[in-house]
Amino acid sequence: MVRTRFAPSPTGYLHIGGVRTALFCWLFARRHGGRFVLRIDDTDQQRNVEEALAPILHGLRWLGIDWDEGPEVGGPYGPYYQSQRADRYRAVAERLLADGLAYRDYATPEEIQAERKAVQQLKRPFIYSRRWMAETSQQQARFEAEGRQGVVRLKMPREGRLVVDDLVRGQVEFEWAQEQDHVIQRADGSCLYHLASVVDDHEFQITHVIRAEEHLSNTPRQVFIAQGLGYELPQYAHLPYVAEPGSRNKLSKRKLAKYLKNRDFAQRVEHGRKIAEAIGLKTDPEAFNPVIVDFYEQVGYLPDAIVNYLALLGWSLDDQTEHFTRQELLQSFSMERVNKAPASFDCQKLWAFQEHYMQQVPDDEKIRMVLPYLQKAGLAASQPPGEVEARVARIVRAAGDRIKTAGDVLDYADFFVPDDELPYDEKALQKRLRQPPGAVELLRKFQAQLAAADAYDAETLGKLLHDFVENEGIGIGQIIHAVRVAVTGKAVGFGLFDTLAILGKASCLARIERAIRQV
RNA sequence: GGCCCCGUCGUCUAGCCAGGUUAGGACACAGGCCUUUCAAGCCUGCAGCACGGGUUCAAAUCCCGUCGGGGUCACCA
Repeated sequence: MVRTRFAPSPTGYLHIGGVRTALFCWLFARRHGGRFVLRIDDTDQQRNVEEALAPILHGLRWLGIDWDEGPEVGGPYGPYYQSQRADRYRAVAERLLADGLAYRDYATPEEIQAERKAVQQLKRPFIYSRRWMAETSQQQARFEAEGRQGVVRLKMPREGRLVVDDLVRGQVEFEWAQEQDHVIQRADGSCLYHLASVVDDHEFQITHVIRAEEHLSNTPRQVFIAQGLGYELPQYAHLPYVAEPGSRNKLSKRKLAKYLKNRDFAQRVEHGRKIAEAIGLKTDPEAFNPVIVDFYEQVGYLPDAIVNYLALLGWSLDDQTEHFTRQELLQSFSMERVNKAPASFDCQKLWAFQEHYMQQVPDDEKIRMVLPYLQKAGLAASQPPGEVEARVARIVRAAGDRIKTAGDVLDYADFFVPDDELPYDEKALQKRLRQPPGAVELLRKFQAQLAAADAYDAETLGKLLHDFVENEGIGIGQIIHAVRVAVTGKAVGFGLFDTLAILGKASCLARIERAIRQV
């Protein structure tokens, strides 16, 4: 039975690279009919764990990455919080001590630091002298009499090699002598990550440790612990990390300002920011940042688009297939086809997936997705009760694939503002109403036609305008743009006849009237 | 600096292990078609094997070296 785990530390946000790792773990487990476990690595957490964990759990659920065991769902190997497993780690540390694989060490951090510096000046790799190592109780007593506090360190081998068989990178070799005597337990008895991680992976019966590449160099010390304890080693798979747009550096939420210099990146952030502002969300980089998964939910992206994009960031099936349903992903994912090199995060490509998946969403589903944005923007209230939904439905149909994220419905806010509050785009007004000679007169005439129309559906209005064009002997462009600007305030939008029909006669007449006064 | 990893269009990638392809696809970009503006759609184009040596009839692919990039070196995870 394959068992994988994703082990986030409660940081308060879900990093895009983190989810990619989680996705691969999830995909791999499910692909092999196994189980996906969520473990919380909070060995060093002072802050409120629940609060810092909530966005992470929420983000995973939003993307449909569900866990078989872990927080909120429990499971046979719990607890799944490392902070609740401290006694197990301590017991294991005792065993390591008893077996001579670890030792108590009484060096102060300053003393270690001094050794390190001295060795560095000789340009030699640092290996701790073990000068404050205490292997007997007499030695311990002596150091403690000096008022020293002991930590527990791993007693790493000083010769030989380790070969790690990595599912992604193949055989990776390490020299044992290069490894440090890492601290596994503090003086206060609390244990550190490496110990905890190895113990839990074993106790949770994790068969495949799938994690980011930055853990590759941690592997020897973990193997040392596992072997010392007689554990069966898991298979390792070290995924390349997700890199910055246009570089090979690790993607970081703190470098947003730098990424904004990338045109594509800036474009997507700007798109999202407008939506977020319209619905009253914070848009500072801590809260609103494309490196954090929340961003996409807030703007109204589709989980499927993100999952598909992320799956292809470091993995591919072949030279052709781009679009995968969950089912297809689950059937075709394999570790053999994971790339070794880091992949740059490209939000424009993610956007392309978003467009694609949005086009697949049925209208009624889109309507459901879009409504909350109008409500949060305070636009839904301006309509009589019950009429909002109907109007939204018509807009969604008319806009078609122009609505690329749920938040894009706000591009049609002008359908929800009162006629006498409609804002006009100054440039559009200039170009379509003020500048062209006779534009206002034509508009006036057309307004009269509209007023006389007895049916007010798109088809009738289309015919009406075409007849008008013919009777006046003008080009269609001479009137159509002017009407659009007059009724929506903008130069762009979906089909004009749909626009007029949705607005309704009274609004159209009032808006044209008001537009003429603006000229 | 030590150790480890990585290197195919601007980006994601296929091809590499089992040498022979006009080096394929996608995003982006440019141009065109369609058109009622904007999207969408369709067509076309641009663009890549980090470099240098070998081995071979033949190298993106195998070997060696160089260069470049990155990760990691905590009483963080």
